[in-house]
Amino acid sequence: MTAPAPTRRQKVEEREEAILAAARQVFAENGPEGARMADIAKRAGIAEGTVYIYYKTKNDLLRAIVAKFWSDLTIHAREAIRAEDETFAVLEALTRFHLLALIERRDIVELNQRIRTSGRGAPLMRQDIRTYVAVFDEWYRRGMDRGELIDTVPVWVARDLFYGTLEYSARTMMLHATSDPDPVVDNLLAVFRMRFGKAGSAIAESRPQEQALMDRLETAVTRLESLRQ
Amino acid sequence: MTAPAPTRRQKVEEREEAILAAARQVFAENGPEGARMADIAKRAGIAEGTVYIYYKTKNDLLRAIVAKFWSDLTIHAREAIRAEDETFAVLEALTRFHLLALIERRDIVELNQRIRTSGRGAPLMRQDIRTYVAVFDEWYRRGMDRGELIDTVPVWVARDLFYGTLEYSARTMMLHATSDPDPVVDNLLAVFRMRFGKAGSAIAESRPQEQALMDRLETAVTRLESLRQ
DNA sequence: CATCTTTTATAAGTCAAGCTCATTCTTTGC
DNA sequence: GCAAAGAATGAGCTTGACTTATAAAAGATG
Repeated sequence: MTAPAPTRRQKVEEREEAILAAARQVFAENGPEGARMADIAKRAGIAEGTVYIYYKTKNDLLRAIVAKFWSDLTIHAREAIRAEDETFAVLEALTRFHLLALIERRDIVELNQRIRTSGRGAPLMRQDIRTYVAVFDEWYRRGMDRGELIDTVPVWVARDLFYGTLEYSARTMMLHATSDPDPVVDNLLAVFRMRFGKAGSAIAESRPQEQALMDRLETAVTRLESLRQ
Repeated sequence: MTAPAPTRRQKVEEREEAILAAARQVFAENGPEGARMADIAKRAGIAEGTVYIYYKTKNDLLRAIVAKFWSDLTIHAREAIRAEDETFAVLEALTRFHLLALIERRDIVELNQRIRTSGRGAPLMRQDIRTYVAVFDEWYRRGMDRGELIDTVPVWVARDLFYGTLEYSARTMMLHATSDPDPVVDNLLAVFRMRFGKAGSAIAESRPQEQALMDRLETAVTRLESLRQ
């Protein structure tokens, strides 16, 4: 029953995690510019140079923190919506989850925006975030497959409305020191039901004449839109 | 007809403007971290120490650039909507203007997010931005006064949806290298008509698809009408 | 167990960039 | 003209990210 001798690989991974944890604290306390590498090393209980064996630069460390944040968030988001099935119940769960996360983890959300887009070829959207927002995209596609969401608008338009609105709303809520998410959630759900929900299609289908006119109009207006300028 | 001798105050103001202009360039070329104060001074044709007479820190300089950007933008936004009167025509003009500004001035928009929220008591929302978004708030209040927009939702909820959606959409457009703003504009207008408009609300709730098509039609027809001249 | 090799840790040292300050130049008021 | 106040300068100070020469530890070989 002796403690199992930690192998090399295990020790390295423990250290890596210790550095990350220390860095999270120091960054949270002092912000991205105020955080000093010497403090991070001290808090992790190692020499300053050792940090650079694990992370090439301060900015790499920042990226690692943020990447882990998003990947954890992806897992938790999927958990949060697992219990629901109905299209808009899923959306409500996702909305509440995301809004809460933005507010509770505000420090990391702030760090997220400070990652230096170092020079040329820097990706405008990082893989970690791409994976996270895929949760929304999957929801939307499933809704389309079920015939409950319209397929006449690109998914990204709905996605940007969703995440953009929530980010700004979270900031306003913190500004007003409000913790009640209901006004934001209710509004966003109403918007999605009205704008992207297909519920009214049954009515349209029951009136073939109007529907035919609508189809012709849609074709015409699409053509007009493409003539722009 | 000699050039009027510049007074002290004038010279100081000219220098201040010269520093700001040089800083804008250097920041745009190298990003907030890459920009060196020595380069800014050199480009403004002065010694490095002189910069610090005008702006206490590099971060102060950054703040000044961004503040001027927003205050100019406020003026231009008001100009952009001056020609319109109908509630949703005004909104469309504002939407197009804002989206275009985010894309064209992407460098300064990025700087905007890098302003160090130095320590305690840092304002979560700066006065310059507050003044800018007031343009939207005035539009919304006017719409309410006219009885064309609902008054059952706090204005900030609509405002965050507006600016949040546009910021995210602008980023996606740059990512996709798309310059066509119409999908974003049409969608946002449709959302506002359905969700915050008072006239269409009855229709909208029962027949979202038709309403959306009507919105697109209206947008297209309005554009056709304006092409007539 | 002894020796060699490879990996990991250390902390003193380098360097770049933001910022300061003693000094010099310029303008203004009398 | 001349003194006082204001503005400008650039050599240096400071700080903090990063490097590197050296040492310790872990694993391989026999």
